[in-house]
Amino acid sequence: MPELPEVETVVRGLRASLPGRRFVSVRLGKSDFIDDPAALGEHLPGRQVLAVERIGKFICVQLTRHGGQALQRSQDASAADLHFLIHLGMTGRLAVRSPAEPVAPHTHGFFELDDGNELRYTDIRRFGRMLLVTGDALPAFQARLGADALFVSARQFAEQVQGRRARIKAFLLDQKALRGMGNIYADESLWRARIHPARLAANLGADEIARLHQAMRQVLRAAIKLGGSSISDFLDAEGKRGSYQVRHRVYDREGEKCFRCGTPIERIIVAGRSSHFCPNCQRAPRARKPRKRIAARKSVRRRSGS
DNA sequence: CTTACGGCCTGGGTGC
DNA sequence: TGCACCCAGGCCGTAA
Repeated sequence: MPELPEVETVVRGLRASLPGRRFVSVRLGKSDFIDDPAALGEHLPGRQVLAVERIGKFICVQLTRHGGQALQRSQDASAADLHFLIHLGMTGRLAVRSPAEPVAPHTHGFFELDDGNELRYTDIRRFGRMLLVTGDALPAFQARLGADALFVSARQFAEQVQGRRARIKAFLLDQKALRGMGNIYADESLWRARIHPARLAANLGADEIARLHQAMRQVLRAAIKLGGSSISDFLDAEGKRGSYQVRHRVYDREGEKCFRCGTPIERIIVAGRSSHFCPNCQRAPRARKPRKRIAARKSVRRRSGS
């Protein structure tokens, strides 16, 4: 599932082929995950890609209708008058392909480019999102998200954490507080910092917050270096798998030994998400409402209204 | 106001 | 072999 390192990997891949290209046409299959499907066909063709950036877990394709002159050094994002934002959800893939190549199942978007290739969007579950944001509206869009997890300063991170009464895991996953983190890297960062996921953010000591900040940045940087984690079927813009999953210390390791102390890794639900941790290295907060352990066998669930 | 939680979307994998 | 169900991330409505 694409989180910050996976999205960064895709963005870097797209930078190899998209900047300078111009969209020619748009073809969509299922489009129920797109805010305004018609707008894509209406506004993308004719526009040129200035740059590809990452905004949290969004891929941001910066576009201009005034080609050529604006494109020498494309760092000038202010020249973009339109931003094509893509969120990969859980199973989204974005890649530049030749039209001659076979089309992967569940490919719902074909964005024809002026060099004869096409940008393809594939998404099995369609939990992804696509939207267009004008240059004017981009600051407001960014303002709804917190600081980027990769670049947030130690000081800003500490201020945010200390002001939160929610559990630290919930804080890490809250895109309005911190953008880019997801379940895998939240668990990995907490294990490295030796902090239990259910601890209340405001109760963390300064040393713990500093450890978490450092752990988070180390984990993210290492994952980017390895092209992200391919635990389900993440593929980068060239269709290659990442390899950070072999470095996971807790994620999806329930019952396996902690790499630090050998204690079996446990899994509980925190903030509505599976949370993996070492009960020895990451001590539970005292005297909170006990969290139910997840039973090994399936739990009974019934639908409402029955 | 902030936080917590259940439900919803979808379909591949799993376990019976 | 079939099939019910679990689960994932983000978002939204509702409740405290």
